[in-house]
Amino acid sequence: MRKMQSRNYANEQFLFEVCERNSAINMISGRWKGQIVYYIYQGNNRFHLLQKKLPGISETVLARQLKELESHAILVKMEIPDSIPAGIKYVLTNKGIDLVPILESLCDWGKLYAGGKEIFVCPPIETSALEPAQL
Amino acid sequence: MRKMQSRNYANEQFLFEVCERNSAINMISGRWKGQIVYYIYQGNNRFHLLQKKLPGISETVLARQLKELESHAILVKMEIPDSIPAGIKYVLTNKGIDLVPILESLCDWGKLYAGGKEIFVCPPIETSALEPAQL
DNA sequence: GCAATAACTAACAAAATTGTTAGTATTTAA
DNA sequence: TTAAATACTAACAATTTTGTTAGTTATTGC
Repeated sequence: MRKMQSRNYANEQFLFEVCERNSAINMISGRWKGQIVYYIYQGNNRFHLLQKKLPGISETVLARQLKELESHAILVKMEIPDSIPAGIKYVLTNKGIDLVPILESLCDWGKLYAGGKEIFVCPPIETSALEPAQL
Repeated sequence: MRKMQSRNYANEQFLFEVCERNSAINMISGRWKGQIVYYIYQGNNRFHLLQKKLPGISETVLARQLKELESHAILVKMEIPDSIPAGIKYVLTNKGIDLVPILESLCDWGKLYAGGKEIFVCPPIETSALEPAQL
């Protein structure tokens, strides 16, 4: 249970108020969340399919992550009508689908620098290199 | 200290191997990290400037977050030469600067849906709505 | 009727993250 | 010389997140 009287909670709320970026990061930063969103996007939209894709996850943990994603309206739980056995599927909302390209750009960014791209500090512009006429 | 023999650690490693997206999310998901990167980007590049911007953070916590960002090569710590008092500044690397537009798109995404944009599930295409000729 | 599958939940324990307290070293300004 | 500012660290405590154990309900296949 979240403790509302803690400094931890107050700091979180402060950041949420400073910028939506902080709540957005919060929504995607659970252990399995990015991967779950991506797998559902790919069509692995049932509980047992996600379990197959994520061998280390337990049922409890998967259910919890899904519930949190649902609480942020990134996905919804839907009953599959007339299915035998009557099942449940997880479907991304427009909000969830809009997240996918952002997750992809995070992926590209990670790959680029993990793949050996040189990391450096951008050197400051030498003012002496500028034409006097431009100043 | 990280416990290497835990299921928690094994699951994290598994996700890091599945996709760089998961390590990327991990790099930005500390409590203050996104905001710190953004403030440094804006020129608040000294320890005490960041403290001023983040009233709830303690020195210990700020130092820790900065060290973690440094360990992921998102920023570097630099001595300011010939400065009185001799100070230290934090500078984004090219990796850190490349992160900024991604953080901005997360921000936009958060704002859009926090701002009241309707959230829905994309309805499946009705096949009966298609012209027979198109099939 | 019995085991297997699908989709869960509650209560608890382990581990990780975040925050607190008390200290360090250096420089500057009064 | 004393206090204030800058930039930290180590050890510990509080809180949160993640994982475990042991259940539930409903249906299918044998």
